[in-house]
Amino acid sequence: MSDQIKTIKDIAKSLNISVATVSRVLNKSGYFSPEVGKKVMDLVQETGFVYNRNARALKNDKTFTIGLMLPDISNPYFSSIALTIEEYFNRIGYALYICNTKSDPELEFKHFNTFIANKVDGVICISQMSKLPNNFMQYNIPIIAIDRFPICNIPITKIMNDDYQTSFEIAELFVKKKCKNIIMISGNYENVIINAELLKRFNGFYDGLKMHNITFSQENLYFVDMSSDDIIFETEALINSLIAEQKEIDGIFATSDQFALGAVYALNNAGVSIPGKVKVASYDNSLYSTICRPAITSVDQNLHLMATTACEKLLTLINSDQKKSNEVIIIPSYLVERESTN
Amino acid sequence: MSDQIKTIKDIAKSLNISVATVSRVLNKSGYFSPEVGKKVMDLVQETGFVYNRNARALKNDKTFTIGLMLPDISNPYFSSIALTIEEYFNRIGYALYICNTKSDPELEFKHFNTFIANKVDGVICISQMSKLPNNFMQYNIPIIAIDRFPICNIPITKIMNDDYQTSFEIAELFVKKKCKNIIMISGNYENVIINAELLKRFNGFYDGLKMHNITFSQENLYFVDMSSDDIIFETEALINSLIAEQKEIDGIFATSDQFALGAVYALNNAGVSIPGKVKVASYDNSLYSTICRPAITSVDQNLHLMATTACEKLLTLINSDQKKSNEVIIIPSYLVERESTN
DNA sequence: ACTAAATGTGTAAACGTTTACACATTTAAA
DNA sequence: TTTAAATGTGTAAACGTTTACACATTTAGT
Repeated sequence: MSDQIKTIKDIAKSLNISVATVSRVLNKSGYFSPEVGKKVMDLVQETGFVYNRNARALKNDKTFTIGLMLPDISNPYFSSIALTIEEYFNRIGYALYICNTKSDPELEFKHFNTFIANKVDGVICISQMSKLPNNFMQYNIPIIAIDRFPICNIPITKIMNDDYQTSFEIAELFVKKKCKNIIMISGNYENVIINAELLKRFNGFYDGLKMHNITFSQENLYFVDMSSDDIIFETEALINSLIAEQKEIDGIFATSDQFALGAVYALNNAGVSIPGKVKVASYDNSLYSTICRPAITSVDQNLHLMATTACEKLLTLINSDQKKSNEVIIIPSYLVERESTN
Repeated sequence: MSDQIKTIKDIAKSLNISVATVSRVLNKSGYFSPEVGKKVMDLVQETGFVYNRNARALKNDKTFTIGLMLPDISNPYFSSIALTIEEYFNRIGYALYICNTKSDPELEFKHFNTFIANKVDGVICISQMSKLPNNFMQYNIPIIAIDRFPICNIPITKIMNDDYQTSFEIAELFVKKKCKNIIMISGNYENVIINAELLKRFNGFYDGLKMHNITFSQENLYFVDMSSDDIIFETEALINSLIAEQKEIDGIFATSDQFALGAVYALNNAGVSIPGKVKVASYDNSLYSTICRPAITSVDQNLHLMATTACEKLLTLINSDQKKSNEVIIIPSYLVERESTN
C-alpha cells in the first residue's frame, strides 16, 4: 500500500516520473507514452485522486465556477431557475455558487466581491444590482441578467420577457370579462419602488385598459413589502384592509403568484366569490397557481427557456475573447387561463 | 491614475513596499506601521481591490467555501433549508456551492469529487450518499447529513427528526377521528425503496395504529415515482387509480406535502369530501399545506432549526482539529392540525 | 545512411498568496 | 548607558498546478 496520494507530486513520486508527465496525462495534453499514461490513470483510478482546482485555477486563470445571485432561493420562481442553471453547468463540469441578495444592495455588493475574489468564470444575476463594485469592469467577468437590470453602463446581456405585450393581453382579458375596477399588486423593494419590469407590465396593462376606455392609474397600484418574511400574509393583510374600507374591486392583476395567492386567500376568507365577484390573474404560472382553489390564470414566463438561454449565452461569452455584451434577448411569455378569470 | 491594481504585487509596487507588508496589512497579522497600514487600506478602498481566494486557499489550505448537496433545489422543502444555510455561512464570510443530485448515486459521486477538487471546508448533505468516493476519508472534510443518511461507516454528524414519535402521534390522530382504512404515500427513489427515515415513519405509524387494533401493513403503503417531473401529478394519478378501483379509504398519511396535495387534488376532482369522507395528514408543513383547500394537517419538521443546527455543528467541526464526528442530533418536530383532519 | 520531424520526458518558472526568517530600528527596562 | 524586547520591513520559499523549454530518443522520408 502506497502512501496517501493527494497531489500530482505524490503520483509522480510513486511512479518515479515527473509531475509534468503526470499533468500531461491528466490533461491529455502534449506527448506521453501509452504505458505511462495507463500507469498514471490506473493509479488515479485506484486512489481516487482528484486534482486541486484552486491550484489549477491559479495557473490557468479559469475556475470552472459560476456565480448565481438571486433575491431568495426559497422562492419557487427563483429556485426553478436555479435548478436549470445548476444542471446545465454541472453537466459541463462547472460548479455553481449561489447567494441570496434579499434585494439588498449591500448584500449584492458583498456577493459580487466574493464572486470576484473566487474568480468565477461568469455570473448570472436575477437581482437588481443597484450597487456594483466600482472597479468591476477591470475584472473581465461576463454577466447575464435575467428579468431585472441594473441602472448602470456596464455592458450586460439582458434576458427578459415581452412583458408589455403580455400585460396588454391580460388587460384585454379583464375587459372581455367585463371588469371595470381593477387593481394591480406588485412588490416593492426597500430602495427600488418602480423597476423597469414593473413599468412595462404597468404600461402594457394601462394601455390595454385605456384602449377600451377603462380608467386605471397609479392609484390602482398597490405594493407589498418584499422584505417581509411572509409575503403571502402581507398581501392578505393588504386585501383585507381594502375589503374593510369597502373598496369596489372586480379584478386583481398581481405581478406574482404569491400576491395572487394572498389575495385569493383573503377573498376566500371574506366569502368573496372568485371569479364570480372578482377575477384574478397573475404572473409566474408556478405550482401555486394550479394548486390554488380556484386555480389562477397566470403568465408563464418560460423560465426554463430563459434559464437555458442565460446559460448558453454565458457559456458563449466565457469561451470568447469578448467577455462583455449588451445583447438583449426577449423570451416570449404566454397567458395560461384558469378558473380565476372564467 | 495608477495602473490597474489586481494583485497585492500591484499594490506593493504602487506604494513601493513589499508584498509581505501588504499581506500583513490585509490580514492584520504581524507588525506594520499605522502609516503604511493606512496607505494600503486607502489604495484598497480606492481601487476596490479584492484578493484572490484561489491563491489564498492554496497557501492556507482553507477555502471558506461550503458544499451543499440536495436532491432538487426547486423543491421548497430543500430550498428553504438552502436559504438558511446560505445566509448563515455568507454572514461569516463563506461562499456556498449548491448542487442537485436528483437522488442519483452517480451524480452524488460526481458532486462529491467536485467538492473535494474545490477543497470545500465542509459539506452539508441532504441526499442519500449511496456512493461516496472510496478515498473520501483521507480528505479531512467534515460532513453533516440532514434527514437522510448513507449506509457506510464514514463518521458523519446526523441531524434528524423524532419521526417515529411524530408518526405515532399522527396515527393516534387518525384513530381519534375514527379512520379505519388508512393508506400511506411515500416517494421511491430509483434505487432506494425504503430508507431509514421512511422506516421510522412507517413503524411509528404502524405502532400507533396497532395500539388501537387497526390493521395496517406494507400493502397500505404506496409509492410515487420521485424521478418524475411532476410529482403532484403522479400522486394524483395514483389516487385516481385507487378511486377507479373503488378502494375503500378514509385516511391518507403522506410523507410529503406534495403527495398530500396530489391526493387532495384528485379527491377534490372526484368530489370526495375532505375531511368528511377522507382525512389527510402529511409531512413538511410547507406553504402548500396552508394554501390548499382544505388546509392540510402537517408535521412541521423545524427546518430552520435543523438547518441552523447543521451550520453550527459544521462550523464547529471546521474550526476543530477533529474534523469527523458521529454525533446524532434529534430535532423535535410537531404536528400542526388543520381542516383536513377536522 | 543522413536528416528532419515526431515523440517522450524532465527541469524550472510562474500563477497570487502567506509566513518563517533575517535584519534594522525604535522603545523600554535596568 | 547598556541591553533586551518590541516593532517594522523585506527576501524568499512554499502551496499544487501548468507549460515553455531543453534534451534525448524514436520514426520516417530521402
